[in-house]
Amino acid sequence: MIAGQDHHRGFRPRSGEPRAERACHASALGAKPCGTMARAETETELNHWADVAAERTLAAHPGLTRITVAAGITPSGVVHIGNFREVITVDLVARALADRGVDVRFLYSWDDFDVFRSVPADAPKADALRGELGRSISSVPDPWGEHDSYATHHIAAFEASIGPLGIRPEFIRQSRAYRAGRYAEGMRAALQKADVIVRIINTSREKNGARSMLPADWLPLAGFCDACGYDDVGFRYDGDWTVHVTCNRCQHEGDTDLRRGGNLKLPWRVDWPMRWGYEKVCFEPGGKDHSSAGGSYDTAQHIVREVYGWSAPQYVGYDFVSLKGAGGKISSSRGGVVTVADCLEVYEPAVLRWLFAGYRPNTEFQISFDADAIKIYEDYDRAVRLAHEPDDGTAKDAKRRAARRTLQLASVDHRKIEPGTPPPEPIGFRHLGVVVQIFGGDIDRVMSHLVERKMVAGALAEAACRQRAVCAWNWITEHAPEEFHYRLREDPVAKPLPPEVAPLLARLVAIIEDVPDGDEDGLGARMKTLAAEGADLKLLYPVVYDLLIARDKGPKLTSLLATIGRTRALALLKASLVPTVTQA
RNA sequence: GGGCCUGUAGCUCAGCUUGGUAGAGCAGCGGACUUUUAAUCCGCGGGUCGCGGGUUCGAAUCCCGCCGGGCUCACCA
Repeated sequence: MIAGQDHHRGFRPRSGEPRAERACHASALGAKPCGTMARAETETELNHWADVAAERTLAAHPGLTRITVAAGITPSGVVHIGNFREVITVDLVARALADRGVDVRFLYSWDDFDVFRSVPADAPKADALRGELGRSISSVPDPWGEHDSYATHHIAAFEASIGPLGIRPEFIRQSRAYRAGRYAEGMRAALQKADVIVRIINTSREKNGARSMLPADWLPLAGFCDACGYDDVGFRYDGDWTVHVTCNRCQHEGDTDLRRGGNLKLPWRVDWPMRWGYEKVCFEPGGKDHSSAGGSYDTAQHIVREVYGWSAPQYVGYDFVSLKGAGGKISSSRGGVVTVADCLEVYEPAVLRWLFAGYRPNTEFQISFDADAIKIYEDYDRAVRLAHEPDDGTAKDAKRRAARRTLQLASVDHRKIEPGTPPPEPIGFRHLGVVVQIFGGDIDRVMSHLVERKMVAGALAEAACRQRAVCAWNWITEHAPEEFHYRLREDPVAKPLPPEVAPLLARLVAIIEDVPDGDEDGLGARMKTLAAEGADLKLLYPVVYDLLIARDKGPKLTSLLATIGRTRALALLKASLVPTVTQA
């Protein structure tokens, strides 16, 4: 859930039991029969922060055969990459738990019974939306006209975007659960123990020097009018299953039987612990904005114990993800947010996962779409290479193991890299960015070009390369700084050539005609000969680049020529040669 | 005002739980190879670990204080 926090010292309910029980769990893995070996391996290989959280969760629930982990977000606006940290954090811990032989249930609660409180800057039909303020986001019409509600619009977009990342939680929509009466018992418990809840919250407020207290007759209820749908309602509770609701807006009155469900819910601070108890949640992370004393996690952990007889879940706190350049917290109400789908345009799913898996959750980091994209891909490729190296008993083994574990958690299919196996040889993002431009973004041609030259082999590698090529093209067209842009001239231009350059260009043309199409090495050898004969290629290069790509510099010439092919290259180069056609 | 997180090389971060002479990648510089935005490989430089105290034989690590940055404390989720 979006709240909760840990920050490792603050709220941890009971610390002090770890050792014995951790050992117990590690060796109770079952799958690994040989005692000490299994443990040693566990401790060195399952060493990611998600593993630590998993161990802690197991230690807190000894004997439980099924562990429930949960995430939750309010779709009150575009669900962005910052919200994604919640989900990926749970996903990673879920995997770490599954690796320990536990049956894991991954719940994802959409808090779509929330009140529509502000109109996002980027929403269409703002005027109409303003009139909906105060209703449930699950009741507000979709201003984009695509879904049955405002909430569903954002939910659908996000659910679709995490599919490619291999994240498949069990989604729950709070609006439906409440309306169906599923939480009736939990609501009644909260209402009957309203005094306990008031005490907990007020005690917390006192401790924090709050300026106001909940009144003694406060009811832990929120909801919407059955007639008009707005949240300006009052409640009267009969002590059992019935709540009398009065609307201050349309004057509608009526009784709601909690068992039948309806438009009533618990306020956030109570809703959260109620669901912990209802779903038996063992782990749920929280954003740093909910970490403080007196915050919702703080009171929720008391409420869940005293009202619902369950203990607060284990958690890790995560910091914000910000957009490089934009600075600060990503806010869905400000518009211009970055979504998971946006990120997947530029980053392969595994790379995106790797980014989140690599940072400790409690550190803030920036997601970037500028030249950093190249660095990130290069770092990723390097990590993959490192992970494939066999261990050799040196200190570097620790890094190899860490890389393997992080990459396994980052992979979409949870594939483990076996040390000593040959690493894949992906084409670098930077290079791909050049290639893809040479073909004007025609990915099919990029692929056949690469396959013909045996730079990519095998169906898997091809699929991976194609995906990366698409990302590279998206990056080039949408984000890359100007210096990365290359564009092959469509039509040849005839440029006046300095007298000393013309013969050189003629020689180059001759070489191209002579060497088999696409034979980069052959070209290279002939160029070398040319230089050895005393030709000053430094004079030639700028001219050639200009004729080809309208710049004075460019990718390594032999690669460029080999890539664009003889026909196109000759057409572009010969145009300037006409007056001085010498011998080839 | 209370609480939590955070401040380590130019940049991004690891190390802090279980004190023992400061780490990685990138960038920079040098070299090899290669005829040039490049790739790969080798090497180098670079940090008073925010500041000040304390504990200790020894502190980036533990404790206290201060400064800077972030978040939070609302019948909001």
